[in-house]
Amino acid sequence: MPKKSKVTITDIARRVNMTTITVSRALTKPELVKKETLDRILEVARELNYVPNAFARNLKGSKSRLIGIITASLDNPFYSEMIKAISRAAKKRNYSIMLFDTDGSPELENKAMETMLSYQVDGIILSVVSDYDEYHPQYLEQLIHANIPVVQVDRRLSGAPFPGVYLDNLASGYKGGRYVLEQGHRHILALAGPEQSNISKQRLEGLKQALAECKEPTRLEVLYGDYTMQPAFENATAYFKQHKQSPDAVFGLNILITLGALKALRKLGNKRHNPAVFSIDEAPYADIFDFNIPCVHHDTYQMGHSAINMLLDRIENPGFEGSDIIIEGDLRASV
Amino acid sequence: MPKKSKVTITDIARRVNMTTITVSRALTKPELVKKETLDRILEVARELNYVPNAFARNLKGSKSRLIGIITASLDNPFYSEMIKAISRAAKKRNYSIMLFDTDGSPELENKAMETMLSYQVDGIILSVVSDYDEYHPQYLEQLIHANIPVVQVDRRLSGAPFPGVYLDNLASGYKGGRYVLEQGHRHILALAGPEQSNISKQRLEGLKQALAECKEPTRLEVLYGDYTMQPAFENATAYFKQHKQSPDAVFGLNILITLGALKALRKLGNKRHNPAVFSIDEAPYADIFDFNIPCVHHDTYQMGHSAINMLLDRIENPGFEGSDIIIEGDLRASV
DNA sequence: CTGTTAGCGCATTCAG
DNA sequence: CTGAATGCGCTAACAG
Repeated sequence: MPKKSKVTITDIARRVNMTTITVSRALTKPELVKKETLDRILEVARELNYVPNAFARNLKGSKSRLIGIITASLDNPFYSEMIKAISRAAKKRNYSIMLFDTDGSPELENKAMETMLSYQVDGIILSVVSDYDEYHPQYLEQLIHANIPVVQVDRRLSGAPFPGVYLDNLASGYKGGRYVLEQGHRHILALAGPEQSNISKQRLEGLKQALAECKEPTRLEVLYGDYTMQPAFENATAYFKQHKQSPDAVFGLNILITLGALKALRKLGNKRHNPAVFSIDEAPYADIFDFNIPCVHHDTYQMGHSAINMLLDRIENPGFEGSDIIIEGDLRASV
Repeated sequence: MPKKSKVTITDIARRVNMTTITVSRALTKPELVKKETLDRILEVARELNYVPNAFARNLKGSKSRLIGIITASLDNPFYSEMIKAISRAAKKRNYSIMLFDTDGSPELENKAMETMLSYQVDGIILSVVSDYDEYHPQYLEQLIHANIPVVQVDRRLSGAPFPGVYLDNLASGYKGGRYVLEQGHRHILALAGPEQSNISKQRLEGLKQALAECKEPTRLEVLYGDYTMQPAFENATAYFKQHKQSPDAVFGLNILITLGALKALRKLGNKRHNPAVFSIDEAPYADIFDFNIPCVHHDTYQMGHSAINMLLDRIENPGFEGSDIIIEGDLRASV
């Protein structure tokens, strides 16, 4: 019959005729307690179903052994793999995770940050809702002031003094552009994220550089959206309905965008010549499906891994500041 | 220049020549404070970058507004969608999430549970590492004793008195079996999870029922693994290397198993007649890829949604016990 | 090896 | 509307 009242070390102490401090020690520094009493205490603790109170414990020291993660989309395979990597490494070093999915909302991001800070997380992995230059979240000052190790991933918060793990977006755009041109495509429809997003800007810039190097005339059209499927789907659908002439290639600036474009193409059916499709970021399980889209692959697991390790190093080694890590993508085109 | 020392309400109180309690009230029950002082307090709080200390706050009351999630695999799309749903609903009702990926390890599950309990989570979504009848995790007694609302998902912990949201595994196996038979397949290779897993048992049982109803002779072979890709891949590879004659159909008992089998088939190449493939659970973005595998689809987002709502209802409404919800799968076969 | 004292930051009494 | 006192559960620091 479960009792409502929580069991505390005081309860245990009473039962074994000792003071709380001895119980406390038995639980956290067993080597400082006589084996006999230790055993009794542990036994009674189990018997009473004692559970230590993390709040009381953490109220003193400032180590919560909590890592906060802020991500804009749990359902983007790009991020979920990263989170897997982070989670693995964190638990290996005995940290627990507070996870916040901001779902693209700056308000939620702000609230998430406040919650994390109030829970005294020991470190933060931050992937911001928006990488616009103009995005200056409220919480930034607090965060800096709190003096907590932060490591950014993928999306760079401009003006933030935290190191991060990022992709080489310019190079990825360029590699993709080169490939598409090599395939003989000249008229390219790029589906991008938000117009002000630096990631999109850089990827487009890379693509443009590749096009500029082409001796033949080329044509680039760009449709902006965000980094999710739905707008990409809508943009692509509208485009193909309006234009009689398809581009030679559709160039998706991230995987969800590409999937949205593919969905549009599928829905419109094979009434028309389908353009080639190229993606930045690889589709999940792409190696398994027969249908392989050529892409620039980014090792997301590795990104997560680098980020969490940098973070843990910063946490456990206050002198260490860390510095940006740039991950290169590699072209993957099925033969 | 970030100061190391945390700002507390005492600091604020000093600055405004008030006592801590007034500051406390200003922060939590603003209507009880004169507007004038309220404003000053809030201003100073911002100025000092005050962050409330969740530990101190929660030490008294027992509401942490924390929800714990235990899942065996963050990278299984089946679960990551569920977590997305949970996260959305939780934040909507102002709960934060502590996430634990046990990666299939009972020890990690145990540790995760202890951490969650010590953080006084208000409720727990539990998807256990193993649904064997014989699995009796250490923490169960503590968990029951702690008297915290728990809702299980997908994997049922036998003997646990918590309600849950589950799939109708028998029916899903049966539906799949029927479909495969209708396609004319008679020799079926089923790739299952662990032999003792009840989910696997039930899905197989459904499949067998379908086969039993078939008038013609049928043949069923079963290879056991776990619910991840790797063993499925290895089993399938070994099988196909050893057997000259392919089965008519490969029947994957969850999506990762199916993907593993597909990978094996791809690697072995088209040196041989490829069997048909059927899956329980749908591949991510299956609607988008050209290559559609017929499957029994389960609405995972909906599962997560049901689970978190049941949990939140239980938390906020102590009388309410909740009861099992069974979700039906539906057959999805491209035309 | 064990106990005493004290305090972490906040919010709940109860008084003014 | 504001304050004083008190305690939540636990663990340093210092005895003994």
